[in-house]
Amino acid sequence: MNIKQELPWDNPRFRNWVAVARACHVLERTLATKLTPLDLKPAQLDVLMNLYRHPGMSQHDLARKLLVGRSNITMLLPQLEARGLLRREGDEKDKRVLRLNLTEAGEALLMRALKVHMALIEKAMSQSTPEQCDMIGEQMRKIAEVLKEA
Amino acid sequence: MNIKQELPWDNPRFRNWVAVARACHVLERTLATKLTPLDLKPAQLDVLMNLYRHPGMSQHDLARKLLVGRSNITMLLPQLEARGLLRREGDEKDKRVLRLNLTEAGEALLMRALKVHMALIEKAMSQSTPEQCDMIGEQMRKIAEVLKEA
DNA sequence: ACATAATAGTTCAAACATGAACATTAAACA
DNA sequence: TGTTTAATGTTCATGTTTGAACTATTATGT
Repeated sequence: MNIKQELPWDNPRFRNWVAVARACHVLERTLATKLTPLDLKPAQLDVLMNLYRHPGMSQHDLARKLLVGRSNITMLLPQLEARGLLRREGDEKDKRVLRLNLTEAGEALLMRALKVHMALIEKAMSQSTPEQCDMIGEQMRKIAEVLKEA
Repeated sequence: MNIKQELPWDNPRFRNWVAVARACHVLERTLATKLTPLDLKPAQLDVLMNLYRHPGMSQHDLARKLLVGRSNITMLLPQLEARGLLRREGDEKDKRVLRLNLTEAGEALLMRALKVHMALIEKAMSQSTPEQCDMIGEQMRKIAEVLKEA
């Protein structure tokens, strides 16, 4: 039994996943620098995107969408609220929850940030055919699903 | 011109990349919890892996491999060195650089951590055929390459 | 040789994420 | 109803990551 045969670097799945992680890391860092002119961090952009698509969502739902803890949201929102990008309004039926909505300024900034984000993703994914691209997305959704129960 | 047509959520490339990012995020978080019994963080595992594959590398090279800043490495290494997992020895030719090497304990811990990491990746990637898996890796390497010049 | 550039690593303060403990409110159920 | 359990959001202490300024050493160019 040669121990080297069991080392993961010879395993295609391992090598290929490492490539996925690296690509993610690089794109995230690149996005961060490209967003600095807008004074936005990737995490903040994620917030704006989710509020645009799901107006009135609660902080708890937002945290689950973003795969972060609730306290993270609590720390994140006041900055954006102070900049007038979103509103937090108490739900009348359930006085525990705060309903989140983008302001007009928030939507406007989101649109500008999306142009940056989209351009970056285009540059990255345009190297794949549409079929390859869809297949990648499909596999990744499967992965996120199967790991949720781990 | 309907503005909605230009929104990225209808764009396959955008949707599919979001899936990639989510899968990465989920796997990273899962790995973190699975590594707690070994008292290792994913970032620390990355260090051990790179030192195993590139014995004697400098801190600067390690930082570039991991796509992080040099100061991050400086903060990261003393913990691992104090645990006896690696050694830092000054290069004789160039007195600026520190050469990094795993100890036996470091290699041993790495092997245990790799089992955990590998099992997780197997679980994730076993949903794809070998051809799909290789294609994903290939595309991701292209992405990392093209974004390096961005 | 000497002055200037670049490089390796460190330090430090600030930003960020995390998880546990907590207060408030709602739901379950006895 | 009254008590217990669960859910939402906040606070706080901790650990991580970052980037800029700094020291020490080597390379470059005149």
